[in-house]
Amino acid sequence: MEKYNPNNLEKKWQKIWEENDLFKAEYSYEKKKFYILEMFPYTSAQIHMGHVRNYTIGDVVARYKVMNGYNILHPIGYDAFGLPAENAAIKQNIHPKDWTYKNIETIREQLKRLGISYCWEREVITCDPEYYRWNQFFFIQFFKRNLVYKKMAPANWCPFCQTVLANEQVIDGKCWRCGENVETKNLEQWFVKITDYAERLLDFSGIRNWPERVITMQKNWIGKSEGCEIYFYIPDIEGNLNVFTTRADTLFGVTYLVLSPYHPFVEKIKRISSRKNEIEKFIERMTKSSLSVKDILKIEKEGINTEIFAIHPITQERIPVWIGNYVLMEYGTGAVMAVPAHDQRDFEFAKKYDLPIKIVIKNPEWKEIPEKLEKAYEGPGIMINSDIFDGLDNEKGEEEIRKYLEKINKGKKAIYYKLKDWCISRQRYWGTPIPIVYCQKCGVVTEKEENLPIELPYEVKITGRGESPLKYVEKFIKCKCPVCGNDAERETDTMDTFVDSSWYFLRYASKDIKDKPFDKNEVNYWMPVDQYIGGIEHAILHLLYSRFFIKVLKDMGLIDFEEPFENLLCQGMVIKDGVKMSKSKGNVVDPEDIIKKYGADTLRLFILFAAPPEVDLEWSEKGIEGCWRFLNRVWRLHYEVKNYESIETKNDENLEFIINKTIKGVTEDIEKEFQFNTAIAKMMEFINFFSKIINEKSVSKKVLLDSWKKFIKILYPFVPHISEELWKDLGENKFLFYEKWPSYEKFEKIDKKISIGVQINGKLKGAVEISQTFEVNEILNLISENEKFKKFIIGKKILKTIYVKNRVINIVIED
RNA sequence: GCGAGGGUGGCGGAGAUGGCAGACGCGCUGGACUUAGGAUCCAGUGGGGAAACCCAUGAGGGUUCAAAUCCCUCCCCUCGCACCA
Repeated sequence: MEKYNPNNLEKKWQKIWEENDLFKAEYSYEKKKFYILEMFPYTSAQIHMGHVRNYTIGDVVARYKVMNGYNILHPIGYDAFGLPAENAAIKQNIHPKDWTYKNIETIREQLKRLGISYCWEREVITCDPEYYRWNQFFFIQFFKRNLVYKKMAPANWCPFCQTVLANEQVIDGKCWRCGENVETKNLEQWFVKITDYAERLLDFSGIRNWPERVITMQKNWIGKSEGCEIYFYIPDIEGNLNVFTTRADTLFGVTYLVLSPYHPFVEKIKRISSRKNEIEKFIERMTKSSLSVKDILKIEKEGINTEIFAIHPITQERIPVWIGNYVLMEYGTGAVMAVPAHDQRDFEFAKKYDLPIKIVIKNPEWKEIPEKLEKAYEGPGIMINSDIFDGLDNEKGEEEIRKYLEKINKGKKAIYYKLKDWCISRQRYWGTPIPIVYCQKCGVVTEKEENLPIELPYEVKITGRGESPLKYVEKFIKCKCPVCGNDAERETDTMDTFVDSSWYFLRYASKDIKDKPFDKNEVNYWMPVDQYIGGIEHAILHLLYSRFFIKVLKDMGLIDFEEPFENLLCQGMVIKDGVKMSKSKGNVVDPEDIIKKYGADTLRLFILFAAPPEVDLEWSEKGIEGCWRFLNRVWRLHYEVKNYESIETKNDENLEFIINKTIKGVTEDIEKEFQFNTAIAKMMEFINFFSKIINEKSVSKKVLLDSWKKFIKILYPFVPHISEELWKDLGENKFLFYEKWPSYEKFEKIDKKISIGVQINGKLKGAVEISQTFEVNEILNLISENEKFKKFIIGKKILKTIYVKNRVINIVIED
């Protein structure tokens, strides 16, 4: 017997699989397709356990589906643009491109060493001009469709590094690199109108199976609220102040208005208010505070009375206008009507500044209207103190007041979303150049499609300081205007890398395509992705942007489907000592070390066995050893099978039953939410039984061998290398990849005797062996003759007997 | 505060439709084979008890012949969202 030596054996099979083009995907209308996709890795130095988990899960699904007759697309690529490449450039003095491609080499080798069944010839590398030219192409199409625009927008700015920072690079209001306080700086930036698609993005009906929490997170992110805009006339500035509210029914309870410190009216009010100086000071204090978002939540509500008045649209009362720090400029109109009686925030503010509180909705639980409220009443009720609307149910009142306002031209129905347009500008080098040209004569124009790609220049100085490094590359900037042909300048912003990942899965589906982003037929065949697998950290941005992209592409007529990912599985993190593996925690386990020691199959098996895919997985070296032992056991048993000589055949039927039961269990566990951990447990159970029976030599060689072959087949998707080795060692010459997943149809329980639980008054007292055909009274007879149970029943009246077939019998007796 | 998901041995985790709680693995205990074993094999392993038995699924109630599973009250943990008008 050879010793199980995974390292040689795994490399051998990986080579043979590759030479035989096993995993090459070909599109074919005869076969039902299955597109299995894992989120592609970012090209940092090497892969970590999180990747191993993600890709192993995908590989099991892919191999399992192939064996079940599907035509599989299982591709991989690299998310290759992004800031870390520039940081590496600064730190290690290496060009971002060289750094990235070097990493890709490493990662590719690591993925191959794991034995994942990828179709390598469809690899996508997003920093390849042949890929990102299509980002530019889409940008131009979006521009034509009026889906991109440029506007001033605040960006995080580090005054020391002289650079723009991404949100995640701002830590507690400070620059992650130098620790300087981060300021906001207004810059002209490019936006994509994702808000145009807010309604369609809220519709998840085209999605089959996504985790509920991901859908909820996206819904919250889009944050739709339906309400009413109301216009309050301000005589002093001869203009309307618009507020947004979802509670128009409380309009008669308005006792003041509040503006955000950033509201454009603040300037006007400052000019005419008698409290100009105080207001100025207040605004300065509120807008200068470089607090992080979390701190802002903790700070107390503060405000200042402008001493300016607005006119109530119905009562014509004079309503004081305040400026308050609790009103967000980014939401609604940046101004609210305050109804302290029915909104807790307004209530707190009113209490603090001693503003009037007017009750206009009667809580049904109130016997009479209270003199004073302890807190705002935000629930439903009957309207009071509301003139002609008195007595209405508040929900009805909301509608009535809105209609009335519309009639007198003082308001209108309005829908607001939290979702903001997608800022895709990055003042960075390592990204897709935005294909825009600035011409003195023609203005802002898009580059001609035939001039794409606009390639990133290799020669560039990356310092991490100042604006986009491209600003200093003259060769890049200088160009001809695509409209008039005169000298012009290029845009130097590059695109957010989420653009790259919004459609990469379409490119996979289009093999060897050169003259367009993808082939429509092939994409329509493979798409949508049948199973997408990745981390929960992409629950919102990547998945939302991809959904958006696909909808736009559909509207452009480029594709025929509405949703990119039908089924989504978010796998849990790999944790050690209770926390996520990370460099800073110093608890990282390198997959390469584990593979060297135990081989890829052991690593795969452990990662699948230790927990169900969607929950966090606690790393355990001992657990790895357990899996290593299991595979060694399989290995040894294999040689026992080969040398086996039967003594008797009494267990033939039994073994057939057990292998069929195992196949059924494993199949169902995979089909049902990918419960690989229990599937593996069932295979371990099989091995426990199998090794017992092989020691007894109580089955015929034929049945033994037959069961063993079936077992190797179901083992294959989990640990493909060892399975393939054993398979071939049995004299089989077809690859397991091309074998059919075994069926379990024709099996029934051979053993007619089973054991059922015996309960007296619901309490378990033991078990009896019965024949499956027994009727209740036969079982009852058996029990009343049994020494163990006799004493409970003798002399007692049996009130009732409940028999759950083949499981349990409960005898209810009088006490 | 709101929303979602959880709390089961020493540990990771199993437990369709309510029906023998703790599959499988780890760890631990004992034994076999061994010069030795951290290799392998066999047996045991929720707690209490000598035993008969009794007690156990976050806590407490309830429904039921029967509850980890269903209902109510509460506690704790994790993850989202968070002054969104």
